Amino acid sequence: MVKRATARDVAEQAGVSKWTVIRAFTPGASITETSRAKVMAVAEKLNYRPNLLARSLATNLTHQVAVLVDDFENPYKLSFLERLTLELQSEGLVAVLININEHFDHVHALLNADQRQLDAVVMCGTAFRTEMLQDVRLDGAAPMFVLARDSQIPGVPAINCDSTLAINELCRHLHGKGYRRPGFMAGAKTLSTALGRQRAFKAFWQLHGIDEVAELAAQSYSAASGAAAARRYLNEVSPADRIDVLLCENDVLAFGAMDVIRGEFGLKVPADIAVAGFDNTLFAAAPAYDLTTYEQPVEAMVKATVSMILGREPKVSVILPGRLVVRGSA
Amino acid sequence: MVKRATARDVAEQAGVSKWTVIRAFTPGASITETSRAKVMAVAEKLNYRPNLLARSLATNLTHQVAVLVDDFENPYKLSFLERLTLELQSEGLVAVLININEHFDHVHALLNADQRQLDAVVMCGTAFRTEMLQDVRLDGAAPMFVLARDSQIPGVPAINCDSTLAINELCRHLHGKGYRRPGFMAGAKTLSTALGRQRAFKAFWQLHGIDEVAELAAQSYSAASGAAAARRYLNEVSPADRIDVLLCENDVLAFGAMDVIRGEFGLKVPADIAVAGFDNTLFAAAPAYDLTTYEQPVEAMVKATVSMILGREPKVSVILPGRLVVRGSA
DNA sequence: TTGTATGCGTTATCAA
DNA sequence: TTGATAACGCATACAA
Repeated sequence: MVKRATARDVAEQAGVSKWTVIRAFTPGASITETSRAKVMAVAEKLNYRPNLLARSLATNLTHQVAVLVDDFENPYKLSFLERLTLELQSEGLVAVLININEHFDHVHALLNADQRQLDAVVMCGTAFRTEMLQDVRLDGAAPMFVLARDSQIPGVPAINCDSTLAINELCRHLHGKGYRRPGFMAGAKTLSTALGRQRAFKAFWQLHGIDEVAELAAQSYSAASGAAAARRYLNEVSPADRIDVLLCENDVLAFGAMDVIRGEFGLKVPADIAVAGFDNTLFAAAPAYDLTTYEQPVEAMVKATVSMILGREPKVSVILPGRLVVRGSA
Repeated sequence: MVKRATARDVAEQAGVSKWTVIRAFTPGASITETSRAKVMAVAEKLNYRPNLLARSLATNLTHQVAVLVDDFENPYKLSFLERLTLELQSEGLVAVLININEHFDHVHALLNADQRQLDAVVMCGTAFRTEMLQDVRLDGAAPMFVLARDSQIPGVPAINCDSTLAINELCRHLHGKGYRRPGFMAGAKTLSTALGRQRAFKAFWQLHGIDEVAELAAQSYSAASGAAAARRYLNEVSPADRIDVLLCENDVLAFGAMDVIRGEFGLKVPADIAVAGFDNTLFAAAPAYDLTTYEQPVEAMVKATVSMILGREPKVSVILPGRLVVRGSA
């Protein structure tokens, strides 16, 4: 194994001090063109490149950002991951991907990110409970950000889609289509985002003179849970009393619900029950589902997050408007 | 902003030298229990945790692994990402996720990983051309691994699914079901993996006395490409001459193909044309597709990769058997 | 077992 | 503009 060349190696061969070598690689440093050229020639020859690790130790900046993800089953996380890595890389940063699970929780991740001196922590749609933070002491720790979820943590900005606006736009569309017996399928009950959406949903219909809103509760944000919740509802409620439109908190839930509505109960979407989702994931556009849904402003959200990380924008919570995507399912 | 406590801070308060502090945090170091306890108490009080960055500089080990991904649209990459991060984390390693795209190619990524002193580089299913490596000089660089793809790079082990075996198992199943007019849909023509699969497909049917094999070429590995390829084929070939079974190189291609077969041509799957895929992605199990496919041994592949990274296994290419998943589509 | 000196490869600061 | 000294926080090797 060949050792990597260091600034000192270059300095020796170039006949200058190692600090001159450093300067040659420091944009805007005061150095003569002759020196720089001499250094660069030797550097090229020795294949020298600055050691970013050593630089980080000296500057207290790793240019690495922890990205916490806890549910890889949700395809919409992929779009966030893609945009986020892209945006970070274009700014010279890099994402350290941390998988949150039973064996490795948020506290683990935060401590780890702290010990590795990462510059920032982005919780990418992770289910986070404020209590988890109580026993952790992050003194000079990196700034945290909650992406695609509301933050209940004081001092931690949330960058989120305006879900109230979203729900209202969705509902206005559904109401305009003539649906009058609405149902809402929520995923995890505990999350504030979920509660907010459900509240906004009920408020809309109430405002339009409809007090009866069916609530289907799924256990989690998976197609199977969505299917189970739909199955339970359709079994319990007589056909005459059924909803005529179902808004799911999530595309994936909607897929599961549609599978059951059509496949197990032989009902038509949207004729018998219209279905709408949230996220506009890849498969929402597939003819098999053709799902009416709401798209989160992924790019804007990610850009906002990265701007805050870089300190270009104040670190405050931001709510951005998304986009209604009308398709055949509702 | 509070400064983080260092070993020296702890040493001063504990009345020992900083090396004793280091020892307290070094498993198996020779230190008395009293010293360790004293150190730990102060450490706890000061909230001291070793700076992994400084440790890395001293040990030449970052415990970070670059994971290169170039196509976030393919859901099966998610399963690899999930398993890989999981496995790495359980070994004290962490994944640095690098998004390969037009603005940030493999060479960029490799240089970046090198400068950051990452311990290993895993190319996770990325489309890589050997020529790209020609002008890069990675002297003391980290070992590279190609996951879920064949490696044409000398000295770079590939950890892959046995696609010949896979194709044979799939074909045996299809043949057993009675299909005799087979078609194969390939994604990118340039990839060796793709060529290998197609060759194995043709070889199987030839061996069973069938020389006529339709070849549908998709432009890329997306549902839209799969749809376009299927559309082109169905438009060109008269109903009497049509294939009765289509094996797609990829689940996503299969989804696109099914959408067109059923939605645009009103044909039944599998009655008119059976369809099979490859990868067993999340949606393959969805009733809307119910796709017969082949599952890559993700966990085994990832474990093998991590073992090599850790030096527990010799760094050689490995081919692992997957699992046929029979569903309703074929 | 404990303390000391030295090194990892860079950056920051000051002097020349 | 250049060289030198110190510092970043820890690990290794050696001496006490």
